[in-house]
Amino acid sequence: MAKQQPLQFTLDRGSPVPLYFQLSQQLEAAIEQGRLAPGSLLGNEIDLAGRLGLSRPTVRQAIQSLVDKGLLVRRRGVGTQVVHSQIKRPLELSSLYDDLDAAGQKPATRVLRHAVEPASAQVAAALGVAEGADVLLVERLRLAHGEPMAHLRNHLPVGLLELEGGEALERSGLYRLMRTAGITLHSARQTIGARAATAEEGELLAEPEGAPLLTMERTTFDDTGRAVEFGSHLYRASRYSFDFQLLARS
Amino acid sequence: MAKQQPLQFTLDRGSPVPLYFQLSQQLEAAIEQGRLAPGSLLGNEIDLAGRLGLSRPTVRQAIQSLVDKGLLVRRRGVGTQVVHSQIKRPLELSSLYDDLDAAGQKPATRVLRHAVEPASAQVAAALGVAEGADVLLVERLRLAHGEPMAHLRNHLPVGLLELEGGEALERSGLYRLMRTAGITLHSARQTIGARAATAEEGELLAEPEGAPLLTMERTTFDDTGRAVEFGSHLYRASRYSFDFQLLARS
DNA sequence: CAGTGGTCTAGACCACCAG
DNA sequence: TGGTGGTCTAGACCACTGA
Repeated sequence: MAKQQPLQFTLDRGSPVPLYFQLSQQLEAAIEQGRLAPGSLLGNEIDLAGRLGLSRPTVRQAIQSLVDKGLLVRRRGVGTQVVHSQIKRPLELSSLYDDLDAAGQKPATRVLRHAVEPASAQVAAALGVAEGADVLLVERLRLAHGEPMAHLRNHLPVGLLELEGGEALERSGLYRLMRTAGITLHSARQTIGARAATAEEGELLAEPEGAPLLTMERTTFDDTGRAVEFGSHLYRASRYSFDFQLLARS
Repeated sequence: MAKQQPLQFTLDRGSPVPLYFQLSQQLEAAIEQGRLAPGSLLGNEIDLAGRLGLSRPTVRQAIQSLVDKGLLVRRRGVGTQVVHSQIKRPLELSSLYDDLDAAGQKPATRVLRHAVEPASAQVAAALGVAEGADVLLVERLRLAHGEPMAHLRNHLPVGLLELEGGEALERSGLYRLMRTAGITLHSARQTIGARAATAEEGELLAEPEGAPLLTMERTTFDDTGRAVEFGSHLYRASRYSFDFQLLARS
C-alpha cells in the first residue's frame, strides 16, 4: 500500500469556516487533483490530528464527511484510503437549468404559460391542498443550442413566489428562484418513466408522434415538510437521459 | 410548536450495538409509528443526554444520523424537529429482484444466457479490462405475475462469482449473490433513458415494435474501486418506472 | 436576553485486522 | 501483538434564533 505524507494543510483558526470543514475541503481537493492517489493510505487519525494541532474528533469529522461522499473508505485495523473509482456527484436536487448550465449547454427557456388555475386531483394530492383550490401553473419549454429539450409543467402553491410575469424564469431555474426567496429545499419524491409522444407533444418537442419520451414527476418539499412544487416533465429521449451516481447505504 | 416528552428509551450498555445506534433506531421507530408527531420538537440535546445518562456527543451522533436520513431537521436557536413529509428510502443500490420482492410482486427469473464472451469496447471500458478479454455475460428475463417486466444483460469480470450454471440467479438477485460472496458494494454510476423497442426486443418483452422502453445502464464498483458489474437493462415502460427519493445536499 | 444547536478539546477503552 | 478505526465521556465557548 503506497503511503506518502508531504501533503500540506493550512488551517485558519480565525476564519468562521469550521476547522473540520477547512480540512475536508483541502482533502477533497487533494483527492480530486490526484495529489492523494487512489488506494493510498491517509495516515492514522491520531498522527494527523497531532500534526495539524487538532483534536482527533475534529479530524474524524472531516474524514467522515468524505466517507459519506464516497471518496474515502475506512477499514478498521487497516486505515483510511482513497477510493479508486471516480466518484461524481449523486443525483442532486438541482434544476434542469443548472444541470444544463453546468454542462455548458447554454440553456434557454420559453415561458409558455404562467397562470393561476384550479388544482386537479393529482396536483391537489401532491401539494396537499383541496381539489379545485387555486395553484400557480408554470409551463415552460427548455432549449439547448436552440433545440427543444424538455417540456416542463410546474404547479406551485399560490403566494410562494412572486414571479412577476415570469421574466425571472427565463433567466434562471425554478429551484434557484426558490432558494433566493429563502425557501430551504429538503427532499423530493420522483418517478421516472417513459411513454410515446402524442401528436401535440411531438410538435412541441420536434419529435414525431409516437417517439419515446422520458417522463419525470417530482414533488419537492422544504424543510418544514411543506410541498413547494409539483412538476410533471417530458424530455426528448433522443436528446436527454438521467445520469447519476449512487452510494451504497451503509 | 407541540412538544411532548413521555417517550421512553431503553439503552443496553452491555450490548455490542453502539449506544448512538440504539438511540437512533428507537427514535426512528418512534417517528415511523407516529409516536413522535411530524413537526414536534425533540427537546434539547443536553437534557436528552442527561435523562439517558449519555454524553451530548453521543446523543448528537444519534440525531445526526437521522438528520442525514432526512427524518429530522435541526435549526439553530430553535431545536430539532420531526420532518412533516413522509420520507421513504432513497434510490438504493439494490437489485430489481429485491425491489420486486419487497413490493410483493413475486418475481421470477429466466436465465436466457450464461457464458464467457470477449468484451466489447463498451463493456471493456466499463469494467476496466482489455477489449476482447474474457468476461462473463448473464442475460435474464425478469417476470412478475408471469408477465415479462425487464430484460437484463450483465457483464462481470471472470472469476468474480461462481454461478454454477446460473441456478442461483433464478432464486435471487445478482447483488445479493455478490454480497454473499463477500463483495462490498460501494457505488454505482447509472444512466436512465428511453428508446423505442426493436422487433426482437418487443417479442421478448411482449410489447409491439416501437413501444417505448426504459433503458438503464449501470456500472457498479466495490469498496476497493474495482468495477464488479456492468449492466445494460431494458424495462417495459408500460409496466415499470423508477421511483425514488432525493435529499438536498447540505 | 435566554435557549438552542454548532464546534472543539483531551483524554479513554474497545474491536478488529495484519503480520 | 501492535496499530488502526469505533465508540464514548465531560466538559467548553460560540453563533444564531426568537421573545
